[in-house]
Amino acid sequence: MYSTTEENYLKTIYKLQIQLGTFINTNAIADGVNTKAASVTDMMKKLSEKKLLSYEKYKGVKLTEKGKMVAIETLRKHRLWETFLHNQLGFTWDAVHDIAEQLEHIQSNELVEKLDAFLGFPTHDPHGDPIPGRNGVIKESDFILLSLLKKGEKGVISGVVNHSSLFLQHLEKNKLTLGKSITITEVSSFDLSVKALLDGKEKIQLSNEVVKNILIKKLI
Amino acid sequence: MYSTTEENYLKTIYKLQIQLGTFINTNAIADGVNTKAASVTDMMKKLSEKKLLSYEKYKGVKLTEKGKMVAIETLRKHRLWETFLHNQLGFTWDAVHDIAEQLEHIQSNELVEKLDAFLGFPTHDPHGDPIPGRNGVIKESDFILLSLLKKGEKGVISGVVNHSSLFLQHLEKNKLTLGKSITITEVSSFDLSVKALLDGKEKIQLSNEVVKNILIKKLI
DNA sequence: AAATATTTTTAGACTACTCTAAAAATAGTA
DNA sequence: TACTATTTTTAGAGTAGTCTAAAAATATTT
Repeated sequence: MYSTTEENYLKTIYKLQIQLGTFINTNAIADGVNTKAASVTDMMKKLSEKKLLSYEKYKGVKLTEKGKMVAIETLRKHRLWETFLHNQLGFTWDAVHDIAEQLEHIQSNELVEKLDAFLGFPTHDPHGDPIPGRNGVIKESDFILLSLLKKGEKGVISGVVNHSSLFLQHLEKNKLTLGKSITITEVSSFDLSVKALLDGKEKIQLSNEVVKNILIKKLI
Repeated sequence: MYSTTEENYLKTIYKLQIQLGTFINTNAIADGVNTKAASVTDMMKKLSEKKLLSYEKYKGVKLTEKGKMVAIETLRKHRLWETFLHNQLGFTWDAVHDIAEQLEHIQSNELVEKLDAFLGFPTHDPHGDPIPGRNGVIKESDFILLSLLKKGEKGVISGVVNHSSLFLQHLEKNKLTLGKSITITEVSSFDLSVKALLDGKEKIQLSNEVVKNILIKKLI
């Protein structure tokens, strides 16, 4: 239906829209799809022709409902594949993204649905990002930043803000994986680093850089 | 490393080489990759440049060792994915091919190896075709045509010769799937159709068109 | 508001792959 | 062997996507 390239543009614009809320400018898109501004302009004309987004010269773009659906469907496929790669094949947290980038463009509705069922209809991918449903609905999650927890409070690791390999590898090396519980025992007022209890037993220390990039589900 | 298109050309030429044994001519390739002869000529020059095959004008082509390895690796991926689609996701026999055509081009050695392990290092795909090993070695199978069985002889369905959807759907509808046993009870000398026992209990009748396209492992 | 900096668009060209139509080579036949 | 048919190759052009360099529009600074 749509080419790999088109899907990548739409997905990138969708993410930028969520992040920035407004009309998306050419350079941001060029950055996102790893190309030059001139190429973006060309593609914007093409996607606009196809009614996937509205484009006005020098004013940026905005996805149409149709474009948004394509973007979400691509995101759904990406996150289902990431889940498969991590949960079934045992890929590490940081390795799944690049392969899922390729797999998300495989065309077959039946495949997506069967994969979803095979995985047990997961609601979140290995990074804690919500997996859109078949209808395109994305469930809002009530995850908050670990850095918001106060001394004595407790939460379960449920996602990350920073998706870089470097950060994910760091987390994996320190056993800070999805599902682990964290109880804050002390917050330094100097550098905002925290001391905490991992899974109620192991004492750990986390820099602010780390805690402000981890999402947790707060336990009362 | 190599583009989807290049891999498809190499895979097609490899299959033709096995089938025909000799130098492969332009039209046969054009047929196999669904394009025109002129396009094939262009591509042969390109693949020849890259030392993936040897090409002499008007004389046809032959894969080099390098080209053969790429073809076999692609075939390996194709058949592993077919196995995944059938065994894990529950796709029917005839539906797996088209999706595997796409999946075989995903680039990641780690993915192939992990998938192989996940599937339990299968030796044959859902059509009974052998899956090349990591080293590129393809185990010869001792399957023979069902049509070669004589009255009273018995075998286990292990593969197909004809891979068309129509034939595969026909087999599936008649429960003639991999692993089922067949005992020949009668062979008509008129139309070469056979009467047989499916799994030792159900009486069935099969046309010659069917029996000459089924591969079985003969039981003594 | 003018000058400067930045962003975006246009123009023209390149790569990978494709095609049609015509020319060249090979194969088959009388 | 000469004629015809078939196959293959060349030539020229198209599509999707990309790029650089220059022009045009917008934003920022003074």
